[in-house]
Amino acid sequence: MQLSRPGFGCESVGIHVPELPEVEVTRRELLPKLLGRRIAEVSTTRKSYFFITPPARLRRELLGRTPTQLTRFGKYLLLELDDGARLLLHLGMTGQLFFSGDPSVRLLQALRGVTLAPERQETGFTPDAHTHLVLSFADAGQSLYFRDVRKFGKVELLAPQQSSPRLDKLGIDALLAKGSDLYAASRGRSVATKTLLLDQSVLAGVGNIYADEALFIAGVSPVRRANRLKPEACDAIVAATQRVMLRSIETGGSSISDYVRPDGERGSYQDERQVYSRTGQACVRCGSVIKRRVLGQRSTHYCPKCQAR
DNA sequence: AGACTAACCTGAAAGC
DNA sequence: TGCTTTCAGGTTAGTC
Repeated sequence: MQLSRPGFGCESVGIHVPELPEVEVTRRELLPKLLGRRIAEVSTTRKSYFFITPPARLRRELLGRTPTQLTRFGKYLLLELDDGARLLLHLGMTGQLFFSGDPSVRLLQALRGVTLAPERQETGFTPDAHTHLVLSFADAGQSLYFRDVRKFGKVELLAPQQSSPRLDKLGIDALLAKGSDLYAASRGRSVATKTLLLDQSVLAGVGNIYADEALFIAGVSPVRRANRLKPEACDAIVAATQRVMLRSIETGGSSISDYVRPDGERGSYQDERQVYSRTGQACVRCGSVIKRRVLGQRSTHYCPKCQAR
């Protein structure tokens, strides 16, 4: 999704709804910055829909902990701590995770019209009302910020050995799946193929944008009933899903969910996007008009000719 | 169990 | 110009 920000000194700003690739790139970027650094200060906004674990408990129990690992399951991130507890993070739709000192932090400041005191301009970030969790580390005074305007994101602290229903019900990670996994899951399912792809208990990590792109590449109609899919179609869908996701990770273009390009250059995804949000435009393959319809409360974009079945 | 829908939330964009 | 409505989307909870 690309939003125009006329007030900013460049043409456009790429803002991505975080799906698997964005979460994975975020993980890779944050990993080396977080490991082995003790949490010296924790601040939060007040109790809200955003916090599965009450913020007061987060402030109390995260203090003094040291991250030992950062892993990803589907669109979830799991920050493992030195006492065996785990912090589960989900970016929802508008979640942004960033570390002080990142270029995007300063650009975010610019977007919001915030001017920092000179001594804070290099590494500082002033949390606003949408910055719900800040972990400040002992050395170098740097911090991890979790900002989320719409609060569809989630934070949950799991005690050592505590399981998470949210994680437990995830299906196989979309990057690790095989066509046979999708085929098996599609049996007995009369829902549209697009709906099945978005089901996190089937393939974890697929969101609306990549689902549309993958089905276009695979040449499968989004409305085709899942239980009518043949094994070959499932192979093609999974291969296409992985292709678009790996490509996105590889370019790192839109990378971190709030990634903002200083020169106004568009994120790579926008350039490679073939159907998503291209309603009414010509199909890049056959020239037909790209259609849009709503499936499972999600806008779905497809080429009626290339995806006839 | 599977299918379907409303709700959560905010800000940009469109409509009037 | 300014107010109102619509829309976007990941996930959960609730109903049928």
